Formats: sequence, C-alpha cells, structure tokens
Amino acid sequence: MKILLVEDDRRASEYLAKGLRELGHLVEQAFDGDSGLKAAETAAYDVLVLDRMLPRLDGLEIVKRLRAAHSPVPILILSALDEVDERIQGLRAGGDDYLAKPYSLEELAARLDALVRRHGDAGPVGKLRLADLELDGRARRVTRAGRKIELTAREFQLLEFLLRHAGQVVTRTMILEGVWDYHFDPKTNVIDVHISRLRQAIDKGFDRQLLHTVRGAGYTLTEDP
Amino acid sequence: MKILLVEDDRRASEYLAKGLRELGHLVEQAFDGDSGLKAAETAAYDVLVLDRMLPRLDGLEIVKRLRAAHSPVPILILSALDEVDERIQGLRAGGDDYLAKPYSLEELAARLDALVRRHGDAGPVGKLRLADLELDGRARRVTRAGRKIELTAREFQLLEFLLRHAGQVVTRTMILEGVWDYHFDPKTNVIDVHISRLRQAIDKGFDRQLLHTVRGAGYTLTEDP
DNA sequence: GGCATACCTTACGGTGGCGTTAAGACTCGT
DNA sequence: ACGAGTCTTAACGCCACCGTAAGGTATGCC
Repeated sequence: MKILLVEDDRRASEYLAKGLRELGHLVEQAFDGDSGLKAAETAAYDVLVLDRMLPRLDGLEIVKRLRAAHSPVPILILSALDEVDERIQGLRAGGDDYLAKPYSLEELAARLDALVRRHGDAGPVGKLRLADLELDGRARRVTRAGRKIELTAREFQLLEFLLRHAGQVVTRTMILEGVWDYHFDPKTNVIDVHISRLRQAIDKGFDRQLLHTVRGAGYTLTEDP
Repeated sequence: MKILLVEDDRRASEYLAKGLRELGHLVEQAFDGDSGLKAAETAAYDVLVLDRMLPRLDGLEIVKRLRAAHSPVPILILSALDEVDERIQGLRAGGDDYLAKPYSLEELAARLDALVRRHGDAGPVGKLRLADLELDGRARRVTRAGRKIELTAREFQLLEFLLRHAGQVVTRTMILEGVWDYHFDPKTNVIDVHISRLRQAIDKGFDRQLLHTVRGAGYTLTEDP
C-alpha cells in the first residue's frame, strides 16, 4: 500500500522506508512538517506515518489540520516517548494509533495493516482474491486454482495493485503512480511489457481470462468476460 | 505464553481462548471482574486481556487496582467501542494497549506478542516445528528427520526467528531487528552469510528445501515448494 | 480495404541482488 | 596468553530481473 512517512531524522526515515519497501509497500518520504502536510493534501495515501516532533510544523499539528479538512486518512504517530500523556495527546489530535521508540518494524507494519484494514473494507490480512486467483501478501505467494505461481517483485506489485482495484478500469497513469511511483510519463512501454509478462503468468493455460485490456483506457482485472 | 482472559461474554471468550491456544499459548479464563482480579493477583501471567465492560467489577477498575498495587503486568483492554475517549480512559487507567471490536484474532495475537516483547521477557520457549525440522528452545537442540543438527548461537537464533515466522516472508530488516537487535542498516552482508551457513546446515542433503530466498524482499521458511 | 493508432511480444544488455569463499576480528575457555 | 571456535567483513562471480527498443499484431476509423 501507499504510505507517506514524515520523519525528520534522516537515518530513521531511511531505515523505516527501506523496511517498509522490503515488505512490498510504496513509501514516499517527507522530512519536515510543511512538506509533509503538503504531500498529504496532494496525493492519496493509504496511511500516514508521522513523527511527533518535526521542524517547521509539529506532527500533531499536521493531524489537526488534516482532520479539520475532514481528511479520513488513517494516521499513525511515532514518538520517542511512551508516556501515557503523549499517547493521549496523539489520539486526541485525531491520530488513529501510536507507536513509541524504539521502533520495531514488525510492529509498525502490523499496525499499519490493522489500521488500513479497519478503515477500509475488512478481509483477512493481506489476502486478495478474484475467482480462483489468490494473493497472499504476507507469504508473498500467488496461486491460481491452487497451483503456485512464481512472480517477480514488480509483477507481484502490479498484480496486487490490479487486485486492489479489481472490477474497475485502471489507467496507465494510475499504474505508474501506484506501482512505479512515477509522477511523469516515462515514454516507454514498461507497463505493457510487465502486463504481458503478468498475463503469461496468471492467465496462460486457463480457460477464463482475468486480465483484460480496455483499449484507449488501461486494463482491468475481472472475472466477467 | 501465559494469558489471563477476562471476558463475560461466554461465546466471545471461548472463541478467543480457542484461537490463542491454537497459537500455542496457555490461556486461563475468568468471566467476571471479581474472579478476574483475584486470578491476576494470585498467579503470574505474561499478559492480561480484559474486557472493558464486566459484571461485578469493571475492566478499568481492575487495571487501576492492579496498578495501585504496583503490578507491572502488561494489560490489553478490549472494548466494543472505538471512541477516542474510550481508548484514552483505557490508557489513563494504566492499560498498555487497546483493541476495539470486531476482534481480529490475528491482530490480538500480534499485539499481545508486541506488548510482552516490549515488557522485556523473551518469547515463549517451547518447541517449534516445520515439516520434519524441529527446534527445541529449552534444550537448544535442532533436529531434522530425527538427525541432530549442530548450530552456532547465531544460526540458532536465526532459525528460531525464521520458524516463528514460518510461512511468511521475513525481510532483512526484520531479521536485523529480531536476531541482531540492530535498528539500523549495517551495510554489510552479515545476514546473507548466516543464511548461507544455515542453509548448509538444515537443507543440504535433503530433498525438500525449507529455506527459500524471496528476491527483493528477504527469505521465507516454508514446506511448500 | 487501407491506414493510423494502440497494444503485444520478444530479445537483449545493464544493473544490482544474492551466494559463496576466505581472511581478519572477536570471544571464550583453558 | 594462547588457541579453537565463532562472528563479521570484504571480494568476486553469477544470474535473475528490469527496462528499452524494435518489430509484429490487433482494432477502429474513414
């Protein structure tokens, strides 16, 4: 999922970003409150991770402003302190969860999963399904009709993105943003190539095709023919 | 680990208890506040799970009394409401974490693990198993297909960590945190080297490989090919 | 039908992730 | 203080994966 990480400590930020990316998430970083708030207002994230103490604009202040603007995005607040009062302030400001240092990446990831799940439609952790195609995020495992399918990292990301938007048409631009984190047109056919490869992997040899082209628009993953 | 579950709703209690037991925990149940408090004062638990609303003695009241008596035991509070005020009251009273319905067993288990870990003691020392690979934490002994396998300290820790997360992908960052207790990137290939050695030890000469690489992400220990 | 556009497939070189080996640093116990 | 065993670092080679380009195929419009 798409995560905005606002943390001024460069080292900590890189560390968390790397860890979250390894887990298959798309992470964008901001290093001060100002740009963090701006990013949060501009793009659509599945969840925000805010440090409590930030230069230029405090983490809590960001939360308050976003909530004042009726942004429903789930927010988790990081802090050096594990004092009850700290946590309470975080929740009062409109944060959804709170995590104290020392950060455990595993716990952070678990809480983010939980937050997002609570906010959106339910469903078992990290499992996406369409017809007999199944994707398990935690095990990084894809099966169709019970048979395991080997995918590369990109293919996996792509499939995950498509499954998240199953039934609707996803445009190339959406894919570029959601999978590659490109905010411009690369002027190449990267997407076509990866779609092609993904097709080979999940649809080849099966009767019912799931991945369809919508000419002039993009692609769609659906079980309706 | 040893868990005290205080929940008056019989059905919910049984459900949670069953789930937690399946995860290898030892669960004791109480169905009202009075006996819950008594149990908590009498026996030593690794963690308490308290329902918010209880007959005879409110969940929060139990927390307050235990804290007044300087009991350090980690406590997680369950509640039907996910209101901020509710959560704040729970924390103020001395609870360590808060979980709202609908309960997700997976999330509950994860939070309990996190709570206990944060409170210091290591995880449960029991037997871990995957296919014909077995690890005995107490005896510090590993066997595969009955044959003893000699491991160094690090290799043992590493294997234990992998077994705890069997079936899911563990990233390098997770391994660094869980096995080395590093909270930064050492920029070396320590992990690769130890994984390599562990492979030699547990997989070499066996038909079915258990330790698999997930390129771009990390490793996974699973019996599925 | 012919043309233009959009899309698909294949092939290929570069990059970087991973595995292994070996050598140096460290930590014990004796 | 020495040595055996262990851990960490560094070096090197391999190969899977990614992205680009090029040529082929389908689709829609006139």
